[in-house]
Amino acid sequence: MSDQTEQFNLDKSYNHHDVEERWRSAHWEAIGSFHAESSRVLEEGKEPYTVLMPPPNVTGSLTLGHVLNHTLQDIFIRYSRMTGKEALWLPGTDHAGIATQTVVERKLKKEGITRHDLGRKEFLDHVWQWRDEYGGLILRQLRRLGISCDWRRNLFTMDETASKAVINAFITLYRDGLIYRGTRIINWCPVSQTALSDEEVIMKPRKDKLVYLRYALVSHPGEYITIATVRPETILADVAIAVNPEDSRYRNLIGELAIVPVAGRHIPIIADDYVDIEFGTGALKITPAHDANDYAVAQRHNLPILSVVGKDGRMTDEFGYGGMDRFDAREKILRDLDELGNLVSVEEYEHNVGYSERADVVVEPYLSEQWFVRMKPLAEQALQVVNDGEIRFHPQHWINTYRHWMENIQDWCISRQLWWGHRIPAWYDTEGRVWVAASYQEACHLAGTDKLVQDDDVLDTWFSSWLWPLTTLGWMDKQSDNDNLKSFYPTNTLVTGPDIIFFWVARMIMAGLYFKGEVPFRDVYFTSIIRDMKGRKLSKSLGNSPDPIKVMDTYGTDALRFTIIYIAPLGQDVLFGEEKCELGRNFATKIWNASRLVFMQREKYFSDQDDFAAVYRDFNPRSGSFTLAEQWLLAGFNGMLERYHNAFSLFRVNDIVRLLHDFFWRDYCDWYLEALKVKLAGSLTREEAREAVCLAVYVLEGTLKALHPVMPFITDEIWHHVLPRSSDESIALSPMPLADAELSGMEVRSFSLIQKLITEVRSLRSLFGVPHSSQAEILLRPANDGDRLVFEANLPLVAALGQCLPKLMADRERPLHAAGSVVEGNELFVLLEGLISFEKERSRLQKEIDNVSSYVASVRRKLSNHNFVDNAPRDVVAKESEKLREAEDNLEKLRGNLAVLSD
RNA sequence: GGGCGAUUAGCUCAGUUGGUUAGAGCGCUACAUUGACACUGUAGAGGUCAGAAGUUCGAAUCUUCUAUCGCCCA
Repeated sequence: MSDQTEQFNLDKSYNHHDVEERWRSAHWEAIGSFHAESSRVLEEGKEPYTVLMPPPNVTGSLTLGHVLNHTLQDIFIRYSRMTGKEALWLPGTDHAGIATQTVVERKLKKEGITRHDLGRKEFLDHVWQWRDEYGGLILRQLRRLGISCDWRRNLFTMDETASKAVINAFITLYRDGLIYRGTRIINWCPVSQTALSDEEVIMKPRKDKLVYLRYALVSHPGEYITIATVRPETILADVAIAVNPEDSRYRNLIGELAIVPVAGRHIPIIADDYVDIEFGTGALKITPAHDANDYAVAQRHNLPILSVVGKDGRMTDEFGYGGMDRFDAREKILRDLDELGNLVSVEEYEHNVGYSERADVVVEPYLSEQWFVRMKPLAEQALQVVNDGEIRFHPQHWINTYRHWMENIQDWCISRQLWWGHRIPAWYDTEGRVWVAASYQEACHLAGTDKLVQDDDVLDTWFSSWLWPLTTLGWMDKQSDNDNLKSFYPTNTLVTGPDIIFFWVARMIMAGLYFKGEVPFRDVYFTSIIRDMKGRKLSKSLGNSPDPIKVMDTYGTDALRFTIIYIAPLGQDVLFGEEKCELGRNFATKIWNASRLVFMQREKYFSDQDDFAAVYRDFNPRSGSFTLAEQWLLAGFNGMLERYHNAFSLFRVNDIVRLLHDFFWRDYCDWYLEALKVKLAGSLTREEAREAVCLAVYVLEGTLKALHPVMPFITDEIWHHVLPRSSDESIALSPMPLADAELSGMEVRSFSLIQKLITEVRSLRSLFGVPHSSQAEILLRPANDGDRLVFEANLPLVAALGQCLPKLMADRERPLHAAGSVVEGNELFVLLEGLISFEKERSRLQKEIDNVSSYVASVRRKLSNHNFVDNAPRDVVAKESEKLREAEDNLEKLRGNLAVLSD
C-alpha cells in the first residue's frame, strides 16, 4: 500500500480498482473497523445497534438480490456506527438441507456413487468436505461488496453451538406439547424424496385436462353418477363420491353405492358441504391418500384410506399400472376408461398446481408420518407484537400479508427425509414408543433401555434459521444469558425479501418471543425484487441475470452500490440493466474530479498538509465571513443533512442517495465550485482565500461522510487526502455530521436571485446564438435597492458564469438592440448589436407575454373567488397575492419591452 | 374468488400531512474541447399525472367505480 498521507492531491483520474483494492474489507477487517464489543454497551453505555444478516444459502453465489439486500444492511450499519452506536452486523450462512444434499449427491453421481453406497456417516463427511471447499464462496463475494460485518462472529447453522440450540429448541417445544408426530397428508417431493412444508411449495398455473368420468350405480343398473377430476389415475384409490347436501340433483343418491371403474370397488355416495356445487358436475371423488381436502372429508366420514402413488411418484396399484410414472399412468388410464365406456368428456383446464421449490416438479400430496410444530399458540403473540407496532414493517403494507398468514396458520411440517441437517433428537424403543432427548444416553435413561433407534429424519433448515437472532448471539437454550445477548438482543433492523416473510420473518418472531420472551428485532425492511429491463424475474435459465462481480469489475463496487440503491424505491420492483451502473460510475468520477479541484485550490494557498491541517482544524463555518454563494452552500448543505437524517429515520434509503447526488452534483459542483473559482480569482487576502478553501474542504468532507454508508471505498480514499491520516484510520469510524439549524436557516434568496439571473443570461445568449467566444454586454435594472446591492456584490460572478459584461443601468431607456427579460422584477438586457433579429425578439417576447398573462388571469380568477379567499389559510392567500403582484409587474415590463421594439 | 401494490415526459422513476405554471436520471436536439471533470458543461424540446364520477375554494395527491399490469393467498 502506498502511503496516502504524503499526497496532497489525488491522482489525475479515478481508478476504482486501485481505490477498492486499497480499502477492501481485508484492510478494514485488519484494523478492526467493524468489530462490536458488548463491553462498550454494558460498561461504557453505548447504544447498541444490531443487524442480522439473513444467512445466505451455503451453496449460493452472489446475485443482484444479495447486492441490494446487503448494501442496504451495510448502509444502515455504517450509518449507525458513524452516529455513535455500537454497531454489530452478524454474518453467517445456512446449511440449506435439500440444496446442499442435492449438490453433493450430483457430484457423487458423476463418480457413479449414491449416498446409500456410502452410508450416512461417510456421506456426511463428503458434505462437510464440500462445504469447506466451496461453501465459503458467497461470503467471499459479499466481502467484495465491502460490507462491514463483524466477521469474527461468522456462524454456520450446523456449527456446534447453533446445533445445540436447535436440539434444545426441539426438546423444549416437544416437552411443552408444541411439537408432535402425526400422520398427515404432506407435500412430498418425489425427486428429493422428502416432505416439504407448505411454504416450500410454489403454486404455478398448469394446463391439464379436466376429465368427466361416470361411475355405475350398484343398485340401479344402467345408471351412473358423473364426477370431474384432473387426476384420473388416482380413482384407483377412491373411497367415496361426495355431493353437497344442498344439491337437489343428487339428494336421492346419497347413501347409494357406486362402482369405481377399473378397480371395480364399491364405494358410498356421501354428503359433505365441502363439495362445491358449481364445480364440474357437483359430484366429487374422494381420494384421501392423495388430496389433503379429501383426507379431511374421509376423517369426517370414517372412510378407509387407500394409496396408489408411491414415494418416487410411481404407481403402486394392483390394476396394471404399478411401476408406471403417475403422469404416464394418467394417459394410460384415460385410454382404458374410454375403452370401458366410463369416459364422458375431457375439457382443457388451467389451474394452479404445487411445485417443489427446489426440484421444480409437481409435489405429490402424500400420507405419511411426520413431525409438526403446533403453530396457533405461537402465532397469537407474534401477531400481536406486529399489530401493536412493537415490530414495524417497511413498507408498512406487508403487515396485511403477515396478518393474513398468522390468522390462517397451519401446523409446520419440520421433518425432512434427508441426511444433511440436524437429526431429529427422537429415539424409538422396541415397542415403538418415542423418547425425545438431547442425546442417546439421555434417551436411554428416559426409556430405561438401551435398545433405541434414532429417528432417521433431519429438521427443516428453517427450523435452525428461525433461531438465527438467538444463535448468532450465542444462545443455546432457555437458560442462556451472556453479554452478547444482554447487549445486542433484540436486534434492530432486519433487511430481507418479502418472499420469505412466512418462511423466516414470522417464524423468527415466534421463536424470539417463545424462547427469549422478547421480539427478535424492531424494524423489518422488505427489499425490492430485482427484475430485468423487461420486467422479468432474474433467472439463470433466462440468462438475464448479470454477474455482480463482473459488474463491480466494470463499473466499480461503489458505482454498483450507489446505482442499485438509486433505482430501488422502497417497496417496488427494480428494473435493472447493467448499463444503469453508469449512473453510479459517473457520480463516483464526479466526486473524484470535484475533490481534485478543491485540493488543487488548496495547493495554491497552503504549502503542505500540515500547514493546511493547522488552519482547517480551527475552521468554524459559523464564524467565517462568507459570500452569498458560500452562505447559500452552507444553508443547502445543512438542509440536505436535515433531510438526510430524517430519511434514515423513515427508512427512505432511496431518498438518501438522491439527496446526496443532487446536493453534490447540482449545488456543490455546478454552482458553488464555479463561484469558488470566481472568488479565488478575485482580489483576496491570503487569509480570506485560506478560509474559502477551508469551507470547500469542510463541506466536501461532510458530504463524503454522509455518502460513506453508500459508497464506502471512494469516500475513505478521498477522506485520507483531506488531512494527514494514517491508513489505520477510517472514515467509517468518524462521526457523522449533524445538521446545524442556524446554518440551514441562513438567507438564500439573494443567491438564488443571482442563479436565476445567470440562467436567464445564458438562456438568452443561447437563444440568440451569441458565440461562446464573445462576451455579451448586459444591462441590469434592479427592482429595488436591496437587489441592487446583491447585484453589485456579485457582478464578477454573473460575468464569469454568464460569460458577459454586466453593468447596472443608469438610465430608464430600454436599449433597442437587445433581448430583454425580467427576473423577480429585475430587468435585464442582453445587448445584441448585430446579432439580434427584431422579429425573433418580438415573437419571443410575445410568447412570454402570452404565457405570463394567462398565468396572471388564472391567479386573478382564484383571488376573485370569495370561497377561496374565505376558506384558504391566510398564508396561502397571501402567497397567491404576492405571486399575482410579481407576475403583473413582470407582465408590465415585458409589454414595455415589446412596445419599444414595435415602435 | 380474496388481499396487496402499481399506472406521472420516449424509457426508468421522484412528487411525505391536498395549496408549484408537475420534477430527476437516461435518451433526444443544439452549442462548447488547453487548467477538476466529455464518465463533462450550457441551453432546449418533451406530460390533458390510466379513464370516469365525487369531496373541496383548490386534487397527481382524498373517496368510489372502471380498465390494464404485477405480486401474495385460496
